[in-house]
Amino acid sequence: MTSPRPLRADAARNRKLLLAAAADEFDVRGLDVSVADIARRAGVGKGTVFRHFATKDDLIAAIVLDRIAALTETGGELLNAPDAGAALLEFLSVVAREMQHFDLVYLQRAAELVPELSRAQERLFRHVHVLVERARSYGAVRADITGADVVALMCAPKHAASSLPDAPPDLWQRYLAIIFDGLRPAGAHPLPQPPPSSP
Amino acid sequence: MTSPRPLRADAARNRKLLLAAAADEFDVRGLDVSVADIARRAGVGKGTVFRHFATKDDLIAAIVLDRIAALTETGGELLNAPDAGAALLEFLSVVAREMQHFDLVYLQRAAELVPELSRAQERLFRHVHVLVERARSYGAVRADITGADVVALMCAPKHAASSLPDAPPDLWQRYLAIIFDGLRPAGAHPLPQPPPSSP
DNA sequence: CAGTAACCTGACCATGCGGTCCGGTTATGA
DNA sequence: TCATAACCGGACCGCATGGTCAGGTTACTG
Repeated sequence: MTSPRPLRADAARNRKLLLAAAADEFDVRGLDVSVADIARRAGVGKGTVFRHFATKDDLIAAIVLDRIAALTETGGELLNAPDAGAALLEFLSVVAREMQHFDLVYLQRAAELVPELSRAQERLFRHVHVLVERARSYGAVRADITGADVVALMCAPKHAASSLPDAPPDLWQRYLAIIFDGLRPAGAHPLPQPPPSSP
Repeated sequence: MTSPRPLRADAARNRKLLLAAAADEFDVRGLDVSVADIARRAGVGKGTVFRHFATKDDLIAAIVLDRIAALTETGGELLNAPDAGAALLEFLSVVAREMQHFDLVYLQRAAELVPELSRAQERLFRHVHVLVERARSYGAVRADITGADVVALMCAPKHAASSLPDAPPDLWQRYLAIIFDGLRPAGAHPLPQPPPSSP
């Protein structure tokens, strides 16, 4: 349905190069990088970009779509994990590690433009809801925490960490731990601390 | 020192109008609004903007500077509050309420451009450090929480809340409570919940 | 190996931006 | 009231960006 004819060899290659270059560039320099820069980085003419993606937003959407899909798969695998609390935490770790500059505010905007992205987003959020629901009845998070809450807080660790100028690259883990602690029932066992360097 | 001659009446009026219009516009539509739009909203020609602020960044800096100063004052008043934990929480509430689109990542960038802003930022952060230090020895936050942590997480509540499309305007309070809970020592008394509607 | 359609390229266009400037206007104070 | 300097406005400039297109190039097919 999607491909009445397979892509030509060079076209397929360029498409991959473009997606990789764009993903890199977006992560490092934000979504404002020019299409020309992306094309140059991919070793390709600017026109080629617009041959594969009708608009710059479509290019971004394609990348976001990939990541959303990957996260959705991860979420799906965790849906039946025995420890629902650990499953939710693991999921949030993957989200934080994967999501760079693509925080939710942009995702919302992009989803309005590309209906396919909107659907993918919905699938992901549905998984989050289930993960939260299970973690709740498991007693790992407070009773009043909803899926929407976790969605809203999903990108906070990375965002907070990146707002400090010279922070270690794994600082987000610290903030994820803090926020996850804030979701726990009162008096619950705290998060197992990351292994200390020295005994 | 700053004014060898007071501003002319119309000039002063236009300056205020511009600051107000710009602050509004930035909060609602983000920092990408064009200078022309701001001028139009203030009922003023575009040239007038650049007469008062040499560059768009200077305009933004002026607004941010105002807010930073206000927050610094608030922080100063709380430095000697009897309940250090409540003081820190109160401070974070004010920050979240005041800061709209001006999250830290932009603040950092702007501070690099305008040295005065950088100094103001430093003053504010110094207050945060003291507030955190006091809250720590007061037992309201964990021993390993630093001022930098709180600075990084300062804007998270508002940011998280604003990432949900149709959220109540006070949702950030909920996320501030969650994050602040995550800062508490293990097993500490949870945050006093917002007053329930029904007795 | 040839014919062809898919593909690539970079010059080109339209647009919107920050910032400049000069002719006209207005507040001010003597 | 009048002279003047401060101020205002909006046409204008240079530049960067997203997007288009004609013409040359290249991978597939028979």
